[in-house]
Amino acid sequence: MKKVTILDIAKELNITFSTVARALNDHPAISANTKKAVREVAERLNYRQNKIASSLRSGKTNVIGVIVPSLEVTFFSSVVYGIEQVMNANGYNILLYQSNEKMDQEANGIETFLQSRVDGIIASITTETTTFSHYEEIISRNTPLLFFDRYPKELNAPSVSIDDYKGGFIATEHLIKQGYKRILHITAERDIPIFRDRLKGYIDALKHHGLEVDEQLIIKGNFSLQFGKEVIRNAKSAGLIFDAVFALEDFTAMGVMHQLLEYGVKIPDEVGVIGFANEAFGSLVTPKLSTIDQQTLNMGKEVARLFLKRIKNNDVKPVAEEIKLEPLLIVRESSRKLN
Amino acid sequence: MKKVTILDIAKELNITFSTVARALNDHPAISANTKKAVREVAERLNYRQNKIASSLRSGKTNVIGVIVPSLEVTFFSSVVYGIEQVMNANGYNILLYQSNEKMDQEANGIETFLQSRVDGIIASITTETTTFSHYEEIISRNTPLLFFDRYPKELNAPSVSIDDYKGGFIATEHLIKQGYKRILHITAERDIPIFRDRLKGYIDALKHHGLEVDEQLIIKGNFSLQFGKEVIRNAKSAGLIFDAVFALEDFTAMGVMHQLLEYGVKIPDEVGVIGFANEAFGSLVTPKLSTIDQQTLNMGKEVARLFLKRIKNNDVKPVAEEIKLEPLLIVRESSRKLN
DNA sequence: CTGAAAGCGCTAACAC
DNA sequence: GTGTTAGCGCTTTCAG
Repeated sequence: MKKVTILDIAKELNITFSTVARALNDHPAISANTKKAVREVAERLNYRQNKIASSLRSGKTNVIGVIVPSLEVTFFSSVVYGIEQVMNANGYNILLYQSNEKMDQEANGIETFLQSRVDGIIASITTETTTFSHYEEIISRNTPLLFFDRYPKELNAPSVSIDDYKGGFIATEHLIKQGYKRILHITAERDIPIFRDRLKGYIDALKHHGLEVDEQLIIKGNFSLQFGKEVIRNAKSAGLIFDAVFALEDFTAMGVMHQLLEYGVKIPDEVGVIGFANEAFGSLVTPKLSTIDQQTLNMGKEVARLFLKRIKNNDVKPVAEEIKLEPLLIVRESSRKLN
Repeated sequence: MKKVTILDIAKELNITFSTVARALNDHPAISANTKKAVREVAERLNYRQNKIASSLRSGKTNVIGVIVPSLEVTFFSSVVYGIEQVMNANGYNILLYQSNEKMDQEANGIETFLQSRVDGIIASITTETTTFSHYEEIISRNTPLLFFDRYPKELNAPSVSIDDYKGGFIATEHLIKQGYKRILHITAERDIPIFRDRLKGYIDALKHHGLEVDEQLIIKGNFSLQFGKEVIRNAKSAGLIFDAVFALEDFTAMGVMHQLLEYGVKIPDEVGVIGFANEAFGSLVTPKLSTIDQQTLNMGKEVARLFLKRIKNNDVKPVAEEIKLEPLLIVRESSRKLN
């Protein structure tokens, strides 16, 4: 089966291939008749435009590179879901790359994107990304670069993320309003902006409501279900007194719940628990886990829209346009003491 | 910043651009010295190969199109994760498309892939895909086409999926071996191959172990948490007697558990429950949900490997090479009556 | 080991 | 309204 090009169509109709090209692209200066004839022949010959050739000539690929740490993490796959949806509806395709939280893979991905001449790049950086020359390269090539969720402040690029400070604040405030007074907060060992912001929100909410900030109640470590359990075990053996837990993310909160239940502690009557991220399991466990929703789908759609807006306005200059999405408080059983 | 091409490098070194091209591609007939010099200049000028031009000329894009119903579904994002990993390690990039379970979007995606001249397509069809001309088009263009999980038997294309029959069989057999005798099975209303196979496995396991197949115990409907609850409610009001439930997938099983617990039924002592799919929440709920693991990550890696193998052997002819992965029985608390 | 030359399939500026 | 022409940046014969 030989490949059919616009030349084949042209021959068939005894016109030049440039007329065919114009007809196919719905150029205004082509008569309706010609367009119709061209379309018919194209259909009959089973013609299919070669985007490669078109891209090479026009300098536009209609492809945007999306690089995320891993699709195994629901958060990222959900955002990519949103990005693909709106990009696709606007004629763009997604070239996908996973960095697996490795900076060198991240750099490779960007290199590939650049070689593929993508029309833009949307990224969320790895936890180990400390230098940004690979990202600067994108900017210096005038390729639009946007971030979501995990973005480097030193880069001056547009981004969409959730307001983690506010998330930490409302989670804590909710617990306070439910009557809890000694709220334990589990945060990350490493100084990662999003977790630091949640911590700040926690502290400010306490202060705002006239509660003491007790350093003993701020536990640092790796986040995981296992660590959540560990925290509760250690708290028990240390005789630490608390009546609520705000964990930096849901799996840790889950570990907390598991261990509390194992100790026979009543949730939410004796201890209230709230997580962060609104993982799918939260509404399925017993008691149902309260949490903060990060609007993942929305985040994807928002970056995509921001990208399209900047393309349209031809905003190539890097501006730190930071869009902050509202964190949503999801109150379920684990923290509802009052009615 | 003007774009630098192999011509710029050639001028710099007073050689022809074709020598540069060869040097860059590590052509054996180029002296080590020349290669070194070329690489240095390329580096200095910040040269970056233009894959578009290369693809146009060579007819190879090193891109493969992956089309799935939706990344929102953990199963698919997990498989895509696996595909991207091994494809990437082998020099391929992924062009991603979501059909959103719509056949026309699926057709659009394939159209785009074909226009983009991808080197291959990996797909999992929508639930509403009933005609296959868009897929036949791929085959007639000699573009390698592989499926995973949801594949059309009428198409004669290689596929990787799980052995659903066996999954249904071992799930049921496990319940039988735990001493359950009247096992209720929830299956799909619509005649979808994977669910039909699980049902067949269920029936055969009962027969194999000398248990009666009671049509009353086979409930058809839409799968969802809600439907799981409904089934139990209806069973109760109808006075249906059963001592175990095998649900076609985990969310439905979860609904079953919720409703049973609400009725004060003890799991697994009075009623055993097993799901299918090994969703993330299964190990987090109480009691922990037994299930069948579908080896999602492995499935992704396997299709990718199968693709690479066929490319290497230049197997363009469509052969129905069906790889069936082993379903894995995950016994957790919800079905462990014996020790 | 390197050079010359053709051309992949399309877009777009310039003619008429 | 349509034709002419010149590339986009590379790969790949064919020479030598």
